[in-house]
Amino acid sequence: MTAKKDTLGLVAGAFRQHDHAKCISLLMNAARDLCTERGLRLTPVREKVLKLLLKSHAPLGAYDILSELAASGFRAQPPVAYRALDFLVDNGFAHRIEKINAFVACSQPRDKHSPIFMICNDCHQVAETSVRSQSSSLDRTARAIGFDIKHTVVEAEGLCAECRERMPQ
Amino acid sequence: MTAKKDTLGLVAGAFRQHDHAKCISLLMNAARDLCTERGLRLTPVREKVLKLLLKSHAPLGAYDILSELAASGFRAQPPVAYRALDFLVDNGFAHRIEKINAFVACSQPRDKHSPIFMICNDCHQVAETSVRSQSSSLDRTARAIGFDIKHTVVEAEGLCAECRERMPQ
DNA sequence: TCGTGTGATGTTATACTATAACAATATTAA
DNA sequence: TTAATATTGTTATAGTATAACATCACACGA
Repeated sequence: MTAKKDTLGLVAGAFRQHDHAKCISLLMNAARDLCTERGLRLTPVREKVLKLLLKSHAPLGAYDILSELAASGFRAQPPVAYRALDFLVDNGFAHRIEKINAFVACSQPRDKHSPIFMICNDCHQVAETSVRSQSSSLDRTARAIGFDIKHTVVEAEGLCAECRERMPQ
Repeated sequence: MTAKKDTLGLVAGAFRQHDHAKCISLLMNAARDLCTERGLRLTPVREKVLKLLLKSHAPLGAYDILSELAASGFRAQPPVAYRALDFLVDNGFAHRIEKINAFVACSQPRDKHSPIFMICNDCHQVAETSVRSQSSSLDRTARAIGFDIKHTVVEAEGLCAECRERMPQ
């Protein structure tokens, strides 16, 4: 049984190849540990949703998740998906990508960070990177006008290296 | 007739006081000039929507705009608002704020720039600033992984200086 | 162990956001 | 004038998200 190689980096991979099966189980375990440590309950539906996000090569919409839940015998009214997603996002196991109304598993659930997403318009995959302290323009601007930042959204749309190379000219 | 002073900076003001009436007419004229220069048509409904955005102290949702259009005798089916907004956004007269599904007039329609928004969760106003070249983490990250950026979304939620000062403790 | 309070889930209904598709009209350029 | 193109009119529907309230499960102190 050879380790499955993805052409497609996603959650942790920033469009790079990696062993996705391993990456899934690592992050799944990390989530379980973190929940224990913090007294959070990784209930069946929450665990299932996290698993779906981890398995996916691209961000999933709430209704994508909803239909996968239904297919696995979970209740499938919208609040079921949204509640699980809220839990995962609130506790740092997943992120919402505003530009495309979709969700991805977080690649570094243990660390507080401000995620940055690169969204490929061709293969629809998303790479997550992050900065720990907002070094960026955002932070400088905020200081300049006395704005107190609670949460940041930093996303870029474009073409990943692979897709760019595949392009006609 | 004294010039009306806003407590509330918006479009160009980044939460600062400014002469909003003057700021509206300046930006309205800039838009007209730019359209002439570039062979774009600032049709009545497009002009009206831009005026609504400029007048507002906070971002407007598409359906806010739609009802204001209706109140002014324009047709009021959703595509009417969305088309006008698409025109304004595509041509740099307005921006979409992803985090709140809303639109603001651009404060620098003449310059190509990557806007940065600070969204106050208390007064719901938004300040726009910008960087001309993405100095930021985004740009560095993109280079590092060979990602070709077409468009960026950089937004921060939090409290503006005024609202913070007004807070209980 | 028995409440009891809190958090989680079940369910219905509805609100909000956005676009497809095609018809009709206006404008521009040949 | 005509043809091509851009804009507007209109209907219908798709897609995203939450309010509200009922029920259930679990944790913890009495």
